[in-house]
Amino acid sequence: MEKIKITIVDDHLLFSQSLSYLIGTFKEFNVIGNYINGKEFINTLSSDEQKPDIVLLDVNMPIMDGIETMKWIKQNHPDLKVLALSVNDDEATIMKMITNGAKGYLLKDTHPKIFKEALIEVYERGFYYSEMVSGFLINKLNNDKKKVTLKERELEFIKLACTEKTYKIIADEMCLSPKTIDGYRESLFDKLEIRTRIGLVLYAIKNKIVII
Amino acid sequence: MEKIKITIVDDHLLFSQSLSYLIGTFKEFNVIGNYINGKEFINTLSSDEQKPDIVLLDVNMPIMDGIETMKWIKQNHPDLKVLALSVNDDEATIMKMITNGAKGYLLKDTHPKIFKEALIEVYERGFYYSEMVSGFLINKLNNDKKKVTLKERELEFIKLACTEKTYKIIADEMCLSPKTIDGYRESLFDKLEIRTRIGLVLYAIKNKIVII
DNA sequence: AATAAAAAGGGTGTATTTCCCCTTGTCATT
DNA sequence: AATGACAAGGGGAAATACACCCTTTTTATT
Repeated sequence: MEKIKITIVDDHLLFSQSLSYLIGTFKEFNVIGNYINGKEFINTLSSDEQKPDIVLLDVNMPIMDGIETMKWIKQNHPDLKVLALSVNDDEATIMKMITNGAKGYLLKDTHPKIFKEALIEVYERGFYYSEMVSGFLINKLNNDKKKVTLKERELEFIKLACTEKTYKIIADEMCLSPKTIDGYRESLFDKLEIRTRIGLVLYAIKNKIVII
Repeated sequence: MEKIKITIVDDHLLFSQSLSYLIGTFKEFNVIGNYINGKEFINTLSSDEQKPDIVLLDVNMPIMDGIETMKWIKQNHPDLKVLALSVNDDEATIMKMITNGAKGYLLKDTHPKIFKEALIEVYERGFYYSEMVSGFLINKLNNDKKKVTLKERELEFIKLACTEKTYKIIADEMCLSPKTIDGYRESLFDKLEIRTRIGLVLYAIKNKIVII
């Protein structure tokens, strides 16, 4: 019997190599490649090596992370079945992976038995959505309207607000009048239901608008 | 030949089980236990089951994390050889683990070959310090004097400063006069070399004084 | 007992932030 | 041509935050 070909993309060598051994114990599967970031992986896709049936894709990686990789795959190999694998359980990240075409999203504290089931489901049905992911999907359908979307210029402002610069200096750097900055701030306070710059900083960090 | 007994403590089941398979390929070692947090593990130490020769201890875990576990081990089983294993490469965490008696600290992106060498070193020499850890150790010896230590009351203040509360309200909650809060703030600004409350928030988050 | 440190509280003044309400110009839609 | 949404800019006032320099009380140290 032809085995199902799996490629692992994860910067944690110890994990990906170990996982290969675990998958080695599943008779239906075979690991054909290990890569430490998205860049390494997509380089091989462009060449004419054999393609995997399933890609196990980590989200947090240096150089080219899971989300970027997923976007590239959506553009260039939309047929590729990708199962995201991460320690990260925040809704925004999961949604980004799913909306960019990941066929499933597993946390690394998943039991190996569930993991194997997910692999089989992804191969046979084309997708595997855990309860957590399904929950988020439903939640998204209901609450999407009230989720705020920030404009480019607003994001720029928020990033600067997360520093010790005064609004006056921020205005300078954005080539706007301090009064315009006042407007940005007030509109954001309103949209995000906050009252102070501290609130803005906390929001920005929670939502990964700034990385600290 | 008697194999060296290893126990893995890590909440990421997929990782710990996979790692067991990897270790299974090393003829010198044998995994005798897997636990998903420190609590689970130390419970078995108290009973009279066989003790492992080496404990692979994750740092970030729910319920009872690596640092707490390490502290407990230092108190109750100081002879136990613990090798910390984490994705976390920040100096403060590493130092906490080492000063609480960990015999080494490996990142999860370590190559399996290095990992095996570390296991052997820990078993035979009693410790394994990677270049990164050694670097931090030396750095610590030189720069320890200028690292600030915050008092209980200051930490309390910082946590409240990381909210949208005004200093006046913070003073109320801490049962201090607003003027005293002024003092706290100024002394912290001075010590931390910052100039605004935003700086304080950023510092607090970077140094995990507040979890957001 | 003397000294020295923290810790708590204070006065005064300036800078910055926040709030509310307003104008102008642009651009797309109908 | 009218409407409305939106970005940019503004006036003025009040609240909050920041800076600098000071006193008193408590606590620990010698």
